[in-house]
Amino acid sequence: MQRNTIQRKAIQQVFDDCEHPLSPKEVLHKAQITVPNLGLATVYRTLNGFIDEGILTSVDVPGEAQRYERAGKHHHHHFNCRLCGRMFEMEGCPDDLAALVPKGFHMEDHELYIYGHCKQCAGA
Amino acid sequence: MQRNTIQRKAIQQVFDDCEHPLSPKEVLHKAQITVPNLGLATVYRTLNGFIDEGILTSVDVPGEAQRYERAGKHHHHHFNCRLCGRMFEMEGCPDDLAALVPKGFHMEDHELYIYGHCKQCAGA
DNA sequence: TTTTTAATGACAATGCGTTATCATTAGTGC
DNA sequence: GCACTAATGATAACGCATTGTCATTAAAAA
Repeated sequence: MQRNTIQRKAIQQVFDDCEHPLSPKEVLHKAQITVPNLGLATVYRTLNGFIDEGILTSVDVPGEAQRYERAGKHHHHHFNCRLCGRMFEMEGCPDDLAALVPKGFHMEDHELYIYGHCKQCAGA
Repeated sequence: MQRNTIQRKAIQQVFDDCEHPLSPKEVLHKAQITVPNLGLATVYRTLNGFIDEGILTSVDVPGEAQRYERAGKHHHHHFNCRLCGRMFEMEGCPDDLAALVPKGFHMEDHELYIYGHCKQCAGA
């Protein structure tokens, strides 16, 4: 039987309040605001549970640890700010990807990462 | 003083003979054909040396270990085969990337990964 | 409220990529 | 060929993210 613990609710809330992908440690720190003695193991257990339930999906970032975000969002890609390290979402995706795929190859998925400066950092 | 050892030459040769990015282990196995008792530590040392000399660049793959390829190549992206795990190069890149970047954001770089089945795996 | 047992928290343990150590080997200049 | 010393190979050690262990806690059912 699935129990609705305060830890589980707190972690759920973190993702409801946040639009961008979070690392397990970010989740831990944000959830610890409401559940101070939350443990990292619980975060991992809960994240994996949410993945299995289809509530979350994982985001693989090149050269970084796994991040997580709410599942079922519209197809999107990520913008990584080199100055503040935050990750933002971008709507849509390039429409001429198929043209890049070599003949005979079969494309299933794609991931696109854009790096640069976010609005706040670029505008300073 | 820099010494031109057979290990170094073998590793150099591996990259000269290979068009796609290689993981340290792949480098080890390929170089061991010519230098059978080559050690993994030497591969890492040599890879880092080549990076410093500008002979190689590293390729960050989401969720995988670092790979390496010859530096100074034409701009390209990578295709990752989900069946055999090999990585291939694709010429060119999407030309409407700037349209995705949110207003006020500044784009510096981008990385694109396409996942699927390579020619051999898809054709079987 | 009491019982049951899933979930938690603290921390040990694992896995994997990478780096450090150090005695030994082998380029390089003489 | 010889001396010098950078590079090697074997392996231990490290860093880090992630998972396992287990006594304890607290949801949920009775």
